[in-house]
Amino acid sequence: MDAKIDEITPSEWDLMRIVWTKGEVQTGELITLLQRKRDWSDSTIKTLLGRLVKKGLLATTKDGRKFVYHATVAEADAMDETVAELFNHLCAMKKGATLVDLIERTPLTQADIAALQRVLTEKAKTAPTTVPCDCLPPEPAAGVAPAADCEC
Amino acid sequence: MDAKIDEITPSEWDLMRIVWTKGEVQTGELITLLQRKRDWSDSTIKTLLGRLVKKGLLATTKDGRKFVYHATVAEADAMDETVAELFNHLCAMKKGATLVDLIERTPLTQADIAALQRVLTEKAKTAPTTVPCDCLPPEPAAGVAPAADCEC
DNA sequence: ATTTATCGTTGACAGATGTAAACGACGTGC
DNA sequence: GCACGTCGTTTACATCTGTCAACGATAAAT
Repeated sequence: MDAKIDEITPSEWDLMRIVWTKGEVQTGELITLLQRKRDWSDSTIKTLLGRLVKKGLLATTKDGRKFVYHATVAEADAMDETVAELFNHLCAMKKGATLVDLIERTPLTQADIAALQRVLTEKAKTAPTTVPCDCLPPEPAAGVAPAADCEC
Repeated sequence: MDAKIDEITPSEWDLMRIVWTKGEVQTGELITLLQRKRDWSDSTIKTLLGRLVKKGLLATTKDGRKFVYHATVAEADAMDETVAELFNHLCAMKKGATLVDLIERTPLTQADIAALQRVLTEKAKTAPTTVPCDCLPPEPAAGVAPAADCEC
């Protein structure tokens, strides 16, 4: 059973980030760390932990009789999947503008910027001049205009 | 009362995209269009419409006694907000890599790429060499090392 | 061995979301 | 005028999420 990466709720992200960063954590440590940021009761955190295990995003190893939690998916994969999933819901025609906005707001390192520029340069070689809007489902009609009526 | 842009559910995005694209729609037309893509009953769509109005994301104007729906927020704003919101949950240190992945997967036009390159060039002028991980809450301790133990 | 601090598991409950049937009001065609 | 289709509203219900209290088991401390 693979974990469904794209079903991480906002609250769960908070837990996962700690697990990913520390590699392994025990309940107590996790609770201590999380409560510095979130005003959650111990119970709440334990419930979230349980749900994450049930979802297959966390696995446990026994250290004596305590559990040690560790992630079953890589943080980078989870991030990529989640972000890609969100982008699927958006108008294809406007993704470029959204990316511009996103990059403007996101703190990036020189290395990040260099990597992005490399990818863009590569992409420019085969990029089209237009990407059509995909917000309206295709009409089943036969001889009608495809989707040119989209002003999106 | 402003609409809470970042509370658009996946299903609601499908409706909103049609409204944004057409500018204005009546229930019937919207149902017809949506059912080409989604296997939803009329009722389901009407429920979603009602909820979107309640959330303040759609407003109505009466055309005779029918309602004409139109969005109260711009699609670009909704996209920007939603994506930015998601990024807030992610490790600051890994956002760059995520953006690389995202850009690789996203179809972009030559113009989009050019715009992105412009932004990046500008950003490069003041970009730092590192962006620290912000996954672990700050320790309350006084004389301890800040956050250098983060291997994220 | 007895108390105490920890842990993992259960059960709960309100609110959000996905999905849909049913009802009542109104305008239109015949 | 009456039947019919269209609309908006109400009600319903299962599942998911956010939050927690309470319980029972076990390990550590005394």
